[in-house]
Amino acid sequence: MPELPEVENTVKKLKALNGCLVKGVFLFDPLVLKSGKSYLLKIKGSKIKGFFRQGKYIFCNLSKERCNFYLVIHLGMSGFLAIKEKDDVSDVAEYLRFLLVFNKGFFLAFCDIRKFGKVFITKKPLLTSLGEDPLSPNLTPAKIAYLFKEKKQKIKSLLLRQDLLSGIGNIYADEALWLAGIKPTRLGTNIKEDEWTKLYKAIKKVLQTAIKAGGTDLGDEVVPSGRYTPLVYGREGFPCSRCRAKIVREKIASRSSYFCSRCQK
DNA sequence: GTCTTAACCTGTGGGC
DNA sequence: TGCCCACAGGTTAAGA
Ligand SMILES: [Zn+2]
Repeated sequence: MPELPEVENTVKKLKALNGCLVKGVFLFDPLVLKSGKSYLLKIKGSKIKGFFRQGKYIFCNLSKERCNFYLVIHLGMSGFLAIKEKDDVSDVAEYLRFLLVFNKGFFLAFCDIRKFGKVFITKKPLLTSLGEDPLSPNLTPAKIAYLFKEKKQKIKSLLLRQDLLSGIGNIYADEALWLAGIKPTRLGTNIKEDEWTKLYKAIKKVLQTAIKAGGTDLGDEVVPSGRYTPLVYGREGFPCSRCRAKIVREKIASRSSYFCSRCQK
């Protein structure tokens, strides 16, 4: 469940764990922990101070003996976090990679079928490799133009780059471009001045709408999903809901891109 | 430097 | 039924 809206909703749910004390840590898949292994021992006995998000990364602020650190989780393609009560983790046991045990009988399970997800522990509450968060008030149409307009890459590829804007993935990139009426194959250098504003508005709108809907409906029985139904993503061969032309699929940056070749200019 | 592609991993569904 | 290919919400190293 892993683009910005899904991660944002995960973080909202995780906040129910604020104040919990960590009683135990189980690393079922040692390869999931990429760095900060020396902090692993510190987790036990630490207290949860809060959760926040940067791009698609989830930060869990932990504190122990006045030492502040962060358990950072990236869900990859198929990862999700589930809060469990009692010892009822049987339904997710098959893909369980990491488990935190709290007081009051709560558990936090990190499950991930495809193992693209990762966890690391750090003292820094910020990843400098990531670009601006699309929901940040600092983002403006001029900022997007500044980031993208010199780039000779397809606009879809630019939206997927986390070092420029962090949090947009394959679904919401297509959704935003459809809303903005921009073909995903256009180069950054070929986007017109007024289109940056359209793209800005489309990004904000689709992300906010999807967050309210609890994320995208993936129709997956294992991975939890929300009620946002994509307007163009995954709709190859179906009529465009704006102009009725057939939605086409094309590979861009080795990923499927869905768009309307009639009303996306 | 910039930009593109393929690999990482597991599972599912379609065609033959 | 089995086999092979394409595909899936992401990131990143390697190649051009
Ligand atoms: Zn259309």
